[in-house]
Amino acid sequence: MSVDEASGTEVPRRGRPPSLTRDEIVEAALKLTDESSLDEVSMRAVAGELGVPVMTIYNYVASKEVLNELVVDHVLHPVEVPSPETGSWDERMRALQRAARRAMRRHPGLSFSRHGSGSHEAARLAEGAMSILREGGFAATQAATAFATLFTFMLGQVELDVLADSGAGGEATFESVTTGIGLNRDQLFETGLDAVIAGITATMGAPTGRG
Amino acid sequence: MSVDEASGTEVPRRGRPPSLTRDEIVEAALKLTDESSLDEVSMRAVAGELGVPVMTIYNYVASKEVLNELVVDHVLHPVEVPSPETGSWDERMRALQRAARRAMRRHPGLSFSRHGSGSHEAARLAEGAMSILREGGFAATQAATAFATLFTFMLGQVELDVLADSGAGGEATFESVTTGIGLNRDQLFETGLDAVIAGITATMGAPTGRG
DNA sequence: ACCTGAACACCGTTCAAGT
DNA sequence: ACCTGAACACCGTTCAAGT
Repeated sequence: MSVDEASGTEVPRRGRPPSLTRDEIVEAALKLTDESSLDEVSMRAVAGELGVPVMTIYNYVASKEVLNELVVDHVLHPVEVPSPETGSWDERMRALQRAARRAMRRHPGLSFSRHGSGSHEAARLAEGAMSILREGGFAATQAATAFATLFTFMLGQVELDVLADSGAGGEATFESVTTGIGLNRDQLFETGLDAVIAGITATMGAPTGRG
Repeated sequence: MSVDEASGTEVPRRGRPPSLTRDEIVEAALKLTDESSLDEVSMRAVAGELGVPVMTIYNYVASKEVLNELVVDHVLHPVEVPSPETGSWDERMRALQRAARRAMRRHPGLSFSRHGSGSHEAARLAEGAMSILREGGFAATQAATAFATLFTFMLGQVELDVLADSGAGGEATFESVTTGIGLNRDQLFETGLDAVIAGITATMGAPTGRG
């Protein structure tokens, strides 16, 4: 029943038609991720979710590692890089960071640094951040340095969200120190981001006004 | 041959004396970690390194997860919180961040956010950082917010080091953007830390001078 | 007290045989 | 082309039996 999209006529294909799509597999993996964490999602569980034998998955996805990256790509895909007309470089950067964090935060079982190191969508956002800085008037070296600082902050923030959401380290590390302070994680993110952007502006010679 | 440390006389013990110590186990795990990564180190491999059957390890360490935390504790143990006499709050904070990063960076197979969420040593350093801020004159809320920002930066930096060292994501995310810039990772860390501290000073009302 | 072989309930993935 | 059962080489951990 395959239909050629250009001609609209049926096109003969050899062998069986696909019974699944990559997207179905990714969405099944993401659903299971939200019930625990991506590391704990097994290929067998994904297959079970879709009602197929494990090995069927391997017709669509080369390995668990590739599946991990596809899941991160899927989550990051809707995040948009704010266009130049939307404001000054720091406003655009704030919007980008907020959007990326929000996307990741919806899926606490996902760790960017664990699963997304090869993500194409992450690369797209990184390039978007660089564009924002360059269009904001940063010279190449300053832009790269500023990017590294912002990326570091973002990465740490997402990891921290995961740590906090998992309930681990509650007694030990972070929560013990910030508990009792009347700030939630979103406020801490905004205040921290303000500080980082102010620091970049002060130390890396950012121009003022819109880019 | 057990000797009571107080009396100096021999003390009878029941059953077999220990054939291992926790420290030997942790060091074996760390050695194997440096050859790949802690996640890839199996309990069987640790036992093999020590020349004992797997199950012997479980007489000393309750689980792999506990072993992971002990390894992080071991690595963080030598990191000192700079005393008040060593300088102003920002100098002390820089020294602490540098020392902690250096310790983690010696063992790229280790991820703080993956393995150290329950680390007591990490908690000690977090408390040290809070003390530095409080002694530097930050009010409680400001200190907690500043701490969260610095901790986030640090966490991201360590994750970034791991990403960069693993060679993963080289094409995709970070390296592509900062490659070709004449800055190495240590310089990026220092410059980023400068920016974060400047930003905290500017936005969170840090006093000047030594604490 | 401490040691340890056998076994359990899992993994990701290869391979070969099916249609 | 796509599907899939069986098997391989692993895991962490429980349990029971040893000294």
